Amino acid sequence: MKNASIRYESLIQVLHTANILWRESRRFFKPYGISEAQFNILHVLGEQPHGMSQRELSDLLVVDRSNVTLLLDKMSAQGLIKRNDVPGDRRAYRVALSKEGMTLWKKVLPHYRKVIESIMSCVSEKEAGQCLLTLQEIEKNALNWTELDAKS
Amino acid sequence: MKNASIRYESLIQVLHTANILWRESRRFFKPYGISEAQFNILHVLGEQPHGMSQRELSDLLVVDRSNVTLLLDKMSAQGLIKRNDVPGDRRAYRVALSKEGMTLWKKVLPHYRKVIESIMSCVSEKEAGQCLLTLQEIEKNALNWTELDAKS
DNA sequence: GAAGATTGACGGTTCAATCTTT
DNA sequence: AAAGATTGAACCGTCAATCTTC
Repeated sequence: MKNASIRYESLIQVLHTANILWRESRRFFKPYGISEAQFNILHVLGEQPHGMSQRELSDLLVVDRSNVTLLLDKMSAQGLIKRNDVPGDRRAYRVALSKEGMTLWKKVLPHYRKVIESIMSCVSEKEAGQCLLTLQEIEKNALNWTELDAKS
Repeated sequence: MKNASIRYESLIQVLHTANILWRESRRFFKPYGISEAQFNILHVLGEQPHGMSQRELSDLLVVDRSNVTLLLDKMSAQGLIKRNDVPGDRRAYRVALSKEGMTLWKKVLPHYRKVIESIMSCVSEKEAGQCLLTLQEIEKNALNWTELDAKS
């Protein structure tokens, strides 16, 4: 890496660390029969007992709408979620956890939290907070990537 | 997010920010006819004129060997890389950039750096350095995820 | 048997195009 | 026309199994 600035390296490290976390999380969730992506949906819906539309889900998770469709197809086949009709709007669904989904969520979450705390145990609260802020800044700017690019 | 510790949130943010960066980088590289993953290979090989084995590539990029095979298949079809024979070992290849690959790398890299500097312009050098260290710590611990999990 | 590479199956993600309903 | 959702194609990534060569 010649001439790489600290900012450049730092951004690359974000991608690199996330890749590793992603791969490891796969292995973590596998015994539960779900993936990290599916857990994210479980998690969002778990705290939203009334359910939400797929559109809202994709906006919240910052993910393509079609992606949500596919994930929910699988989770529906597993009996983890239900697509309820919306009275008065036949276009949309109100997606919510099934009883099984709720049970699974409550079972996995504590375990997940514990492993994350283990991974993060080497990082002080202060460091973690600072890192969080920095990443949020980066995220905000990354959303303008295309824009920034057009200007340059 | 009830009861979420700052460490938990911080780790989730790593994944979230990386997702966004990944998606935006796709859009960035698209006009050049490559993906971020392919650029990573371009980048590693660009600084290694003598080339390297696929095994070395996958170790460096912390990626599955089969993944490297597929990426190189595509890049080879595009004429960006060459799989040269290794004298004395008919199992392995020595992968290197073609002239076209080298040209493309030299063309994309400055542009890529510039966009990254734009994205990171809101982050001070000190912040970036701290973030880098924290992420490296997390990465190191994440590699023991399975291990930590087994213990708990 | 071990190492380098490949294949096939599968999940996640995006994108463009489409369908239905509003 | 606009909004919610879906489909099909393409790519990245992993894993398990396999093939060839060492």
